[in-house]
Amino acid sequence: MNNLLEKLNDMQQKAVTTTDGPLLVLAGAGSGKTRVLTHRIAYLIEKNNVAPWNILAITFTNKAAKEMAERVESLIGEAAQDMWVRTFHSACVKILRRDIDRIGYNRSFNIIDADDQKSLVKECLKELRFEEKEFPPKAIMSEISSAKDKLLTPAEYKAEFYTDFRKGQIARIYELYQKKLEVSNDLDFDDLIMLTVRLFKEAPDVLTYYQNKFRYILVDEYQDTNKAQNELIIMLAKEHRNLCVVGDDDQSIYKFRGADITNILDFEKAFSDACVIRLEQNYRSTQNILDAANNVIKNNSGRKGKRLWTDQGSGQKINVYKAEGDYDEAEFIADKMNQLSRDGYKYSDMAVLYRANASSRSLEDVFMRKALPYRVLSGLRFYDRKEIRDMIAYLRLVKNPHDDLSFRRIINTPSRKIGKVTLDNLSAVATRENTSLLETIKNHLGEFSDNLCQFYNLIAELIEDAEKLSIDNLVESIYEKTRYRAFLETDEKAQERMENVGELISGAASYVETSENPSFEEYMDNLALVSDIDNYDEEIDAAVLMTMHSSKGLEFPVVFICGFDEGLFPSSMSMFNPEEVEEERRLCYVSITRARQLLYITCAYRRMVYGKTSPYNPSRFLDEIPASILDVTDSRKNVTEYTIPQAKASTYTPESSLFGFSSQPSPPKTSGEVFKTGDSVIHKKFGRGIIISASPVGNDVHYEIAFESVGTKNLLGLYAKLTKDE
DNA sequence: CTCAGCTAGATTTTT
DNA sequence: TCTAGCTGAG
Repeated sequence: MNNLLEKLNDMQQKAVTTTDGPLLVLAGAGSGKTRVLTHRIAYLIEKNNVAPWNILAITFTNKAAKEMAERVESLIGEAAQDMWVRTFHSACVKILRRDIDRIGYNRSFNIIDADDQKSLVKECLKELRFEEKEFPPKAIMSEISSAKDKLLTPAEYKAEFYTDFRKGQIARIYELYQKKLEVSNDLDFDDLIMLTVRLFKEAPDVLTYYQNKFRYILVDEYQDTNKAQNELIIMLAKEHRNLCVVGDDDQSIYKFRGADITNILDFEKAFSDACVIRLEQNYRSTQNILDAANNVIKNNSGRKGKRLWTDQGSGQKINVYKAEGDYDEAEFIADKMNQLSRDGYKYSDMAVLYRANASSRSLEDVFMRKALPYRVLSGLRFYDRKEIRDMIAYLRLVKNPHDDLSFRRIINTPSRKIGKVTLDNLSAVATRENTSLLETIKNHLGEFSDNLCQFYNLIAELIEDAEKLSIDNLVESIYEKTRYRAFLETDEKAQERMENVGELISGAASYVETSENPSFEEYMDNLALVSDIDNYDEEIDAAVLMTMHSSKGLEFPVVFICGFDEGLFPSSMSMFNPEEVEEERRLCYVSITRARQLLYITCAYRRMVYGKTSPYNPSRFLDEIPASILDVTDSRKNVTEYTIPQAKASTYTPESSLFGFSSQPSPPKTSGEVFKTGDSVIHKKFGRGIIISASPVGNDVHYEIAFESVGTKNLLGLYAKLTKDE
């Protein structure tokens, strides 16, 4: 039993064994937070004999939930399966699917995403005759969302802001938006939380049931909770008060999405008897890296206060490179990476972090040219891709024929020659008869154009399919019968899109395979709530490019933070507002603490932004790191023997002279084998396939491969890790 | 209804 | 500079 505690330091042990009563664990970056959470759960079950079904563990991401469940299971075995380890949203869906009828909703509600929200807002604006210029849908969406985060109903929102004319207008939009959601039985993400809170308030017996069920509650990333989520947790914990929240106020970087840092700062006000434990020993980074982070973050006010330390030595200094321009900056990073690769690092040990996605451009240009293996953790997620959203819209319409949002989305995709005029007529009739668009066609078969009737027949056929086919076959059937595949095939550039649909189908197949009791509804819930199929395959040896935000929770032996300039970071959008600068500073703290061994920070004297080149100055955050732990290289010093070319920054590579290694790409890494057309090969992820074509590209080979399961894909030999199929 | 051509706007995004 | 999204001509 004690071996559960063996590998934990004193503070971690205390966090694990303080099982009863409210507990706030302030867990600094890299301080073993996940270890504490999982061991605490194991301790509760094994040592305190708490039943697994009496435990609720809440995370923000599916990935974190999955990881936590797996790690607990490896500690205590299958008993772990009876716990609730869920994201806020999926826990709420589960609660609502059981009891939402108690507050007048239908239990078979649909979950809509940001894209649908936007269409819905646009519809509302149109109906209210508001101009999109004056009320940008995006801004309205975030206003509605933040109202819901604060648990404000349209009426309460109206009452709170009755003096503000504009907000009064927005209240009308919000009101209509909410009405439309109710009519079509849709919930948006914020509703999932807000309505659960409402359910608990209006149906006290439901609340009591869950209060008694969840005798022990754990919340991860507590600094990211919004007001509604906090309220939800506090309500649930009220009875037994065994609430353990884990977080780091210094890592709160999602204010723009509603995260309320005061939840964690005021936890001790909400629970005056709360025990507070700080985890400050860091197991990830060198002391120099931690000192950099500590010195930056100490400039923020209103912190809980923490100072990270390690017993693993000071390590190298922080390397700073002041580049001439953005391409020079990218080349410096690429050349350093190649050098480190020769020194024995893998490319996958290295990450480049930037403030905004747009910054990946110059990096990608240079990396591509130098044939440096890299991957971008893109801004666009799998389920946000148009083709995927279209397929999902068909699925949703099949599941719920009254889903007008989905209807509108795909009525003319692929083109069925049904345009605005037809649609306006149809929707006028639908409004008059107070029914959905598809239902309206059904009720007037023959009266509308052939195109509409054909569409109705198509959906009717698919609904029949849904009853007899497994989900993956249903998706395939939709793909074929809607002629979506044919539609993509006409477009040469749609190769990737077809691959994406292929992934959707194989994802559905694996859901059917792995789920104990596959159901259409559960599959659709997963689609709505699972942000991304885990396409971050760590096996591939490639450097990773991503935003600072998406780096949270990850770690790399080598980290490059680029664009360390005033106006980029802190961003020009926030640099004049002290509160927002503090959030940027937290982002800086998060970024620095991703690094284990080596940290490189780069800035540039001038950059091209929005097509214009202008001068830049190093970020204020650079000044906050003590000079004694910096190792600065300046492209404008030390290179006096060279004249600095004024115009062509992209051809300027001072580092080749500075660091004594060439800017040539590293020698080609052999992929082991070269294949020829007709060869049968095995790919780790895609399975067996036949080489259709092989053409040399630089020092690599480009293959077109027909896979048995996922269709034809284009792959590069260096990354594909193909093996011969004997 | 469709598509070419133009204009305005351009952080970060766990669900 | 890039691109999403709108507008108007065919």
